[in-house]
Amino acid sequence: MSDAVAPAGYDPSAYPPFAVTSDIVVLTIRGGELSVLLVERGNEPYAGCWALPGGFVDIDEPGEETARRELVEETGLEISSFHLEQLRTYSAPQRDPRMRVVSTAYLAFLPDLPAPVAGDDAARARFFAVRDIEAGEVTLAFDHDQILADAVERARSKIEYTTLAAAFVEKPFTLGDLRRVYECVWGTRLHPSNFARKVLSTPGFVRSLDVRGASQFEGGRVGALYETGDATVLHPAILRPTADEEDER
Amino acid sequence: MSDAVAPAGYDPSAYPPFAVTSDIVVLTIRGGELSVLLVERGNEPYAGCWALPGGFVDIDEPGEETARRELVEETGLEISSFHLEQLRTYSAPQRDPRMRVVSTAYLAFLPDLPAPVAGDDAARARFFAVRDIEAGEVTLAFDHDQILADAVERARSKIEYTTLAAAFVEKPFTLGDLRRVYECVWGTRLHPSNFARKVLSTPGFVRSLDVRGASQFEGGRVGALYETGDATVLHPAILRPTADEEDER
DNA sequence: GGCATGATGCTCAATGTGAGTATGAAGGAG
DNA sequence: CTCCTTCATACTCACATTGAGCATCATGCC
Repeated sequence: MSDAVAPAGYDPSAYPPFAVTSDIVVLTIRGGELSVLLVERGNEPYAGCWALPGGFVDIDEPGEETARRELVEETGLEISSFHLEQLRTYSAPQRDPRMRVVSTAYLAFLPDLPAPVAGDDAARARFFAVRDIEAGEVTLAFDHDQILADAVERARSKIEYTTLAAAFVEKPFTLGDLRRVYECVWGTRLHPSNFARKVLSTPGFVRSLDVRGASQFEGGRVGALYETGDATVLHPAILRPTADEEDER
Repeated sequence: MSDAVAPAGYDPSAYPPFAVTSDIVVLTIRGGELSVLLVERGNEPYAGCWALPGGFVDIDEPGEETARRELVEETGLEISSFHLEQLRTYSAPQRDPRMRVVSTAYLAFLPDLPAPVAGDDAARARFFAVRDIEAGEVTLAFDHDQILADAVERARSKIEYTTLAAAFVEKPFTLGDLRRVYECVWGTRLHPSNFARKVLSTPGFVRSLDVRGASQFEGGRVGALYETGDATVLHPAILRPTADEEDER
């Protein structure tokens, strides 16, 4: 941004050849597991490997728009609107063996999509459980393991102090559905009663629909239905249980 | 990052001409005011305007290193080590009238520097009170007003749940010094006793030097001296007073 | 009709926080 | 030298929030 020693006047071809890309980390809850959308690479390098969806930023296109566009192009997903935020930018000189690629990663939260994810550009696209990737069962192309780790940490942290957990569930949801989001993202169990008390005492977190209906989940008594409220931040936050013991379902 | 429709094979000059830069937001506390380091631009556009230090990323240089290098080059500051973190990336197509510039902003926290800031590349460099810039008394070049606003919000938020406030004070400091950091960054007053109770009850926030000594501030009884501890996160956080009334000193 | 599962309500104790009050220690003004 | 201002620091109390346990109710399944 400074005017100090520009590499070379205004001749574009004389600038260092940077490629600028956007990658997108799409997180959702599928089958009780925090999951991420990956595409299979068709070309070298890392051909056949799984990677985050992404692509080159057009010269007159905002990076965020690139992320939205690539998500549709590579996966066929057509979602009207969803939460998308910038995660961070990865620019280590050797992160792509071909050339210097500066990539800005974006993070999206989606409710579970019944729509089958169909590849378009990319060979294949599907959701993977984050747990399996963290366990090393799948290794991602480039530095995408790191990007995913940063994204998951951002998600785990962000649902603490914002109402973004609601972005993982579809409109009519029960408090149990919402609680399961926290449990899946954090990998812990929460006390149902205390959770409900907390959510309901936070103005604007959820709005009651004054109806009872089937949960998005299985068995048990059906709970009251809610929709997302106006609030965006939680004050005070819902803190993750301190990592003493974290047992799973 | 995807291999989908690369603009053009591997011929660098055929890629869209992106410029990649790093900008750095250096925050410190000077004279009881949260302050930011700015440099005066010598060239068009925005010649004569104040802007954040920054410059072009070398083709084989990590963006964070660019930030450190430019800070030294443009201001003559020679600091051994300081906290530096990535803020976010700004890539709106028209943010620089000359060409498409993608800029990653970094955020640095420094203690008050007695060293006079001497320009090198840039015409001049000096600290400005953030309060004055927020009040509109100074308008920055490009989208640097937005970058600064994001940086200040990040700082205000980050000292809530990390021990980073200690990065604003030099090694032997009193609890009053540390409290003043919070007060300057948040623009509020804190209850001295409650603040001390909180800091001392957080394991690893500060370590007592078992000495009493002059505060880095003026008058009053001298307090006990402390140094930074090992902890990096605060659990639970120190929450900003809810913005009911915020009166200043 | 039993039973498992989950929703909801209620209570209690522990913890953390905001606020007020009191006292000690240092420097400056008169 | 003494009053006065400015902090540092200690103590107390009320109150809000939270974690945990228990009790009850509603559903679907055998």
